[in-house]
Amino acid sequence: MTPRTERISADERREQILAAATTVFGELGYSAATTDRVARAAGISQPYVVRLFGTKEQLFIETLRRTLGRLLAAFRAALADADDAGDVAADVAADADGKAREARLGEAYLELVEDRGTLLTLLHGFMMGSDPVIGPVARDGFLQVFRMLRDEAGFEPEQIHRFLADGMLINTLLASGIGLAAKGDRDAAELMDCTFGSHVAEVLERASA
Amino acid sequence: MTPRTERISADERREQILAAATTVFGELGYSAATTDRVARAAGISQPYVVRLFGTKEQLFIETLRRTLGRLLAAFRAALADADDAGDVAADVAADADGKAREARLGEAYLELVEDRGTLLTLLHGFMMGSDPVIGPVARDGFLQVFRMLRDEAGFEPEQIHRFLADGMLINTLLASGIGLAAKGDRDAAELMDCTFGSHVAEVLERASA
DNA sequence: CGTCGGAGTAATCGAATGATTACAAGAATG
DNA sequence: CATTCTTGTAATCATTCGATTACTCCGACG
Repeated sequence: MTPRTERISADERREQILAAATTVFGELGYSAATTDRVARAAGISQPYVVRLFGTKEQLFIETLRRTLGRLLAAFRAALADADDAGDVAADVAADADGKAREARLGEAYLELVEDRGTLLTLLHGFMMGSDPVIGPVARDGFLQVFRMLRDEAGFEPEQIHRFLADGMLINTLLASGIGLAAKGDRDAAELMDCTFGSHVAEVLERASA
Repeated sequence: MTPRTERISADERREQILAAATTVFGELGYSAATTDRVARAAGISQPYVVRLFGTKEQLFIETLRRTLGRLLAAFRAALADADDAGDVAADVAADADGKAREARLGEAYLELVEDRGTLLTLLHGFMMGSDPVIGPVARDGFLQVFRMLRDEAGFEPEQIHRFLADGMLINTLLASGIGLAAKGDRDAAELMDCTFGSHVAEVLERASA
């Protein structure tokens, strides 16, 4: 008889649980999410989730850390990509270089937050700034992104400002569902249009996926 | 003997409860907030809160509606203010007019979200786009703001885009506590600086209030 | 004066949830 | 083969929370 749940290493199980937790925390938020929901999404029992992570709070922190780590990794990969694709000749204008990197990073971000769980886990983290233990984790993650844009992407201050602001607007439009409402609501469509300009089709396509 | 709680009309009591609920929902989020916390913040008993609003969900919806209404009202007041202060002569450049309105609206927004409860109640609403009953309320509120910027403030599409994006970035920086961390953290201060430029002092002053 | 409606509470209930405990079963180890 | 460590579960507990019920108290009104 095949066992009800396959026996795998604790490390692999932790990763499965973190992936499931990203979805559940994203859908429901930190406090509405239950360890039981996470457990069933991961295909195991609730007490095992608690035993592997200690507390629900600890599980959320590790989920948030993992998500922030994936964000950073995706950005770094996008930067490497942009540099590969770009002309390696030294006479490429620094400005054009910055634009190319910005475009790649934007693409990478859209790809990531296309997963609603990832998007909302990040946002829930940012909104828990008052929490004495989750707050610092979220702030540190945001600041890591900032440092990456400044030091690794070489963005100018105003470029950082615009990039982050656009990102936060994308978050809100996707999280609230205005992106999806764009088909069917004339004003929502116009809002998406003036926010994303020519990229609106691409964004909508991703959003509905 | 003075009664433990003063007897006042149900309408006044509802308003008191909604004000208290804004704080509690903001601090804790929708599902971590309890009707008992709201009741004690309003100085009454928990069952009375439930009786006046029916369910916790209904209480949140009315709280969100009230907050969105106050946001709209504050924006409209700021617009009226900008038009009063501006030169009434017809030869004032439309561009300068737009800038003045933008500045006033920005100020009004900062004044509003200076109250952490107001800020976070709005954000929690926007993040519940998937909720079948709360989602539509939040989206409608956002779209009302959009229409106001377009029809009443007369903003150009790109101006709307920038205004909203900056607003969402402000939200995130304030909610996550990066604004407050700016004193003491060099990178956080630099991030605030390149986000708000010359207005950074004003924002920080408000944020710490 | 009596009674009737509205303001408000105390007591309590049922369901949900995070956590603990005790136990089972498979794999490695000697 | 016996032992021991690891993976995993069933049962259960204590708490919390939203909601309900049954009541009290006050003021207005005829």
